[in-house]
Amino acid sequence: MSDPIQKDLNEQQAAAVMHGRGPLMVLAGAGSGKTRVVTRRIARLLREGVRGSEILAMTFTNKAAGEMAHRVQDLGGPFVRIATFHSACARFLRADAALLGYPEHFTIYDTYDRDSAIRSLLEDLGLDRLKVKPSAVGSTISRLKNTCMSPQDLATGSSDLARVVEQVWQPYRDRMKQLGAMDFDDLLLNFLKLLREHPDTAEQYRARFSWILVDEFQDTNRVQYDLLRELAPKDGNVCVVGDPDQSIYGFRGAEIRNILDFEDDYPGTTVVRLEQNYRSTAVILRAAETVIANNKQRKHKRLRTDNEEGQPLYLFRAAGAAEEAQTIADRIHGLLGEDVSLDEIAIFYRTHWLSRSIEQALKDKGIPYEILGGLSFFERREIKDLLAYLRVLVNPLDDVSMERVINVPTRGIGKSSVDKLKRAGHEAGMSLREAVGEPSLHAIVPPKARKALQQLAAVLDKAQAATASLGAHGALAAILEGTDYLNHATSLGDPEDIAREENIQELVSDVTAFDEKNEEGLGGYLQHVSLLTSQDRAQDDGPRVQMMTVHAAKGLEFDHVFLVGLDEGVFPSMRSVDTEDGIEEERRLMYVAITRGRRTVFCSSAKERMINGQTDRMQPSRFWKELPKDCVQAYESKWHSFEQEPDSGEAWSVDPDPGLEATVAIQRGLRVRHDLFGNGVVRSVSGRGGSMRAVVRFLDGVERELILEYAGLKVVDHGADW
DNA sequence: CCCGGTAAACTTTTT
DNA sequence: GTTTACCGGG
Repeated sequence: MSDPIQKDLNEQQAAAVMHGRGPLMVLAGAGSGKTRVVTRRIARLLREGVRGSEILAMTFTNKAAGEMAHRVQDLGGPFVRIATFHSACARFLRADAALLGYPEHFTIYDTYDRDSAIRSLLEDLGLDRLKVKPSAVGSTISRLKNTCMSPQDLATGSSDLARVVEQVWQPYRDRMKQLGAMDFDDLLLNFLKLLREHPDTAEQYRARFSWILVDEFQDTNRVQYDLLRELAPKDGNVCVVGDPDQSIYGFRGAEIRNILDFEDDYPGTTVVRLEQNYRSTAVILRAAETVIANNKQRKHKRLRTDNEEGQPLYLFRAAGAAEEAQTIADRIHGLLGEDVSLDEIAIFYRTHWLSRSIEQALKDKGIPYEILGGLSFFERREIKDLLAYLRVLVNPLDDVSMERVINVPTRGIGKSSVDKLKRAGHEAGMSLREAVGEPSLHAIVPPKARKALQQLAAVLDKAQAATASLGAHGALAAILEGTDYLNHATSLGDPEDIAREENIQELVSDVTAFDEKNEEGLGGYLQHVSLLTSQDRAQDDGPRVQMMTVHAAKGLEFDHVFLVGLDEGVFPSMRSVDTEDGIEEERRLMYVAITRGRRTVFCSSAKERMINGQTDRMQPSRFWKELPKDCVQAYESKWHSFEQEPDSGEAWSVDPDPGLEATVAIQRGLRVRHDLFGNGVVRSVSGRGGSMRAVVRFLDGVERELILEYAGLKVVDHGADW
């Protein structure tokens, strides 16, 4: 068959691709060609005359969305916009924001901004000083929103947190509206609200999107499900694709129920099961299936494969994290010798902090690697500062952003001045930005601050004018020039100066590139970047070993997979072991991790691990024991008599007194030696006793701040002339 | 108001 | 080990 759309499809895949009208649910097991089915189905619809604008396809990550759009084009289709739930809602909301009393260019707050807003709210309400953290309040509110609950549903009165949440709940909503801001959850909730309160508008959306497709359906939460029901009537042309065994986002409100009960909610649903795995060896698949079979809440599904048996899963139980890391680095080195490409190797872990020891081992062996996730480009301080300036230009109501930068770079407008100005502005019905631009309100602050405010207002006005005439990059240039921010961020005298300069340059290029490709201006740019995540910036520096959390690994596949930290209390995580549901979700995570591997899977655990500064004894994970015996084999480490790492604690635990002596002797100008970083010179010393620390400049030119008690510095000599 | 120093908390997982 | 928040002197 030469038709590219039907080429090489098995019977079930073809059924899903060719299905006509009416609800369709595709239960796609791991590695069963899900993406292929989705993209071909879209391509097929387009070929049969459906216009791209009639299709609403939603995924959970920008990466998945981009990949799908790309593959549809490869099949000869036109460009179709495939969006994440959040970006689709943001776009729709922008068009109809006025209906909800929001400005068109509302600001999207990330978790950090949200917590800033809550912190300021707690202060205003006099609820600070209770030791409730804004982030705890923020995440509780988020959880409630995602599950369509209200504070009354919390176990009432039992905790300070519950009480604070109850008191902040409504004020937070009011404040966000006043700020012209929405958090991630609001994007979904407010769009749902829009559809429900404006039936005519809802009808327009239903008429506009006659074909709806949702990927990773097992990860939808209640709000997303309700949105779908608003957009797609019971007999609508809605196609959902997912795998209940890969539902791993329960913590942010995802309900597997949505996929388990889809057939009940959409009567007459056609169900297609993709049960042929094309990805992994038979051994890997059998191991994964055996583990997941321990879950009780499952939809019946059984994966088959015609692939070869393959190598057993290697199990390695290390003495500690250092041995675990070095053994993995060692084995990767071996794989590279067998002509395996670096980017076909991936290392997965349950939490980010497990990556540290691995990172060190790879660095030592000179193996190139890349860590996905963690701090994203747009979460860096200097970038957030500049974006805050830009946000204020587009949305003058955004006090959180204005407050962030009103004294950055420091210009003599301290906290008390800001508070005064805020209050005065508030009484006059003005936002902070407006108060900054209102000279009559400046009298209440000291002369120095007054002058600074006038200058700041001038810079903002100038940047605003530049936005209109030159677009987003003009605005950024005006801010950079008016505030001297580049100089401020790159003269702190620490080693990050260079990185910050590069980041700012990159932001400039990014903004400029956006202006060249888009007509949406600064507002469009800000909305665009608000929804980007750390996964979305693919830097192409040649092939590298990929390191990421198991969550981030979903949807990806690699020839060789390393799964580290299979310790009870780490994976499954300590917080999950209390409940059956928690354990089942962790087990699904395990299933996701194993099924990423095409050829080999290597699992490791450690007998002891440093957690929160103290070394704990670890038991192997229960999932480790659930792996079938006939699929596993103990890994023979090359390290027959493993050499204890110098930094593994023995240096000072065996003989702490001499170490302490040495720390007392550390002083500025001394040449010292660190076990990991090598030789360096002490630049400054601070603190005393147990928290005494020193800034040391090492031979690689990097200055590091070290806690003397832990660092185990040794004095080399008195090379004073550095 | 700013900066340096000191102490404490911190580690799920993400749009 | 790292990062951030708070406190007190200049």
